Amino acid sequence: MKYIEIYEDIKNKILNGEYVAWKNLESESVLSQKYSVSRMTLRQAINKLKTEGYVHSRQGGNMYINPPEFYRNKLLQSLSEKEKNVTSKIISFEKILGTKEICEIFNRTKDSIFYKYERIRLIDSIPRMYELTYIPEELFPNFNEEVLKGSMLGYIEKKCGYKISHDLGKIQGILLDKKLAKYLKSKENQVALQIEHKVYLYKSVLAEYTKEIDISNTFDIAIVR
Amino acid sequence: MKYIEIYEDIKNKILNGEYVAWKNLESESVLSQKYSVSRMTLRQAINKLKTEGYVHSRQGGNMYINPPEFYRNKLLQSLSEKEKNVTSKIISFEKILGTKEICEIFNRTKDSIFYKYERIRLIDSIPRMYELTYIPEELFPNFNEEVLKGSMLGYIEKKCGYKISHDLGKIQGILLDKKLAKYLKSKENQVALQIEHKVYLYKSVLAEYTKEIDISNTFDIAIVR
DNA sequence: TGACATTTGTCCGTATGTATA
DNA sequence: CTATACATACGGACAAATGTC
Repeated sequence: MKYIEIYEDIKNKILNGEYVAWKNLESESVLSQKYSVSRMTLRQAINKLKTEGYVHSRQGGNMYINPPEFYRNKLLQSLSEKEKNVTSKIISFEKILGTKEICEIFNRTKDSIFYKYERIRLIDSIPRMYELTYIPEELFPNFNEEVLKGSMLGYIEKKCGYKISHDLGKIQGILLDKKLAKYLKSKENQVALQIEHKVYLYKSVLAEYTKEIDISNTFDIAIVR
Repeated sequence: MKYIEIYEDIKNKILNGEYVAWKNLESESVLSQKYSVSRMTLRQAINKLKTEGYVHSRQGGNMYINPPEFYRNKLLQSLSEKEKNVTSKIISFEKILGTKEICEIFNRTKDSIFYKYERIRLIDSIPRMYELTYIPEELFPNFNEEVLKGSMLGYIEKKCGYKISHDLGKIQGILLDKKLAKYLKSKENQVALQIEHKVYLYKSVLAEYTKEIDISNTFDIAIVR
């Protein structure tokens, strides 16, 4: 897939500073010659860069490189992709019979089996978020505690070969209770963000339901027109 | 622009229930014949529908209609587009000399003039959010209090003819202070969401800076892969 | 202010690749 | 294995907006 390679190449040049924020990109015709592809193929790469917030353009004008705050922090991006030195501390891990509520969320029959786990995610060894996750056993028959050391999104896509279609998020402010405060080494009644994720595969099959409590109390998001 | 018309047509059919969620769409070749356009043009319409979360597809499979929770609630969408019966109560409206902080946010010289206003946004006459907004006078020379009855985003795009490029959002949980609690007819120390918006035009010119306090304490977001 | 070259946006037709069912 | 459907790629043409002279 040529356009993906071009997309990756330009993206990397933006990330490592070869292309500088606010400056303009070469024109489409120049770039298409440089990469030896048709203009339409190049435009596909540009399109992907645009929807992910790396560049922007306007009819008649040039294409411009966006600064980092325009493309950092996407919802459907694991913590380990956003931050370095991410480690996990597993609090619980069980195979359970789904409660009525969980079965309804996953749109599955009453006797469905789920994996349920809780973990603390640390950045530079400092607790950053608490995570409670449910996944259906049927989709992940070989799931085990070992996976929890890394990224769940990576496991779904790379190890299992599933393709993620959507992530539905719900963000709310909450006050830490005693249990959470202890886990996150913070104080009771501290304000934090709770982010619910519903990660869907093709045909809207729910693959993962996660509730995160983030003590950084900040969620950045960029929307591109 | 043919593809925009096709996009609008399909979008409307999804919104009014002619196309039912979870069901599949006609194939690209059928649709392109139906609308009498080339397949590439149709794909442009489909692409827009996809990035906005209305449909999803997979190579070799069919295209499927998404349920409402996949496409509702985008950041760069005014409250009046999300909800019906939105009214505004203006608390303050002034023309000010920008403080150091505001001038820095807008990347403007120290003696720049800004409009500053506060308003309460009500849904069905019930207070929903408090809003504090700054806009540079230079970009909006004809700005006046009348505009505040409606949507600021609509004013920027429709009345002024500017094109919005990005919205950078920062979401945080906060506790209502006495003043906010009074305005929002709520209680002090109630948890709410604070959403900062930075609305950019082409070439990354900051057009609007807004701080919203939303007592619904919920922000939904859908991300499409 | 106005004319012009440049650049991105839109559209078409065709061909081939590849995953799905 | 086969037919179907979406994905990728090419090349050409014109429209529309921008920036410049």
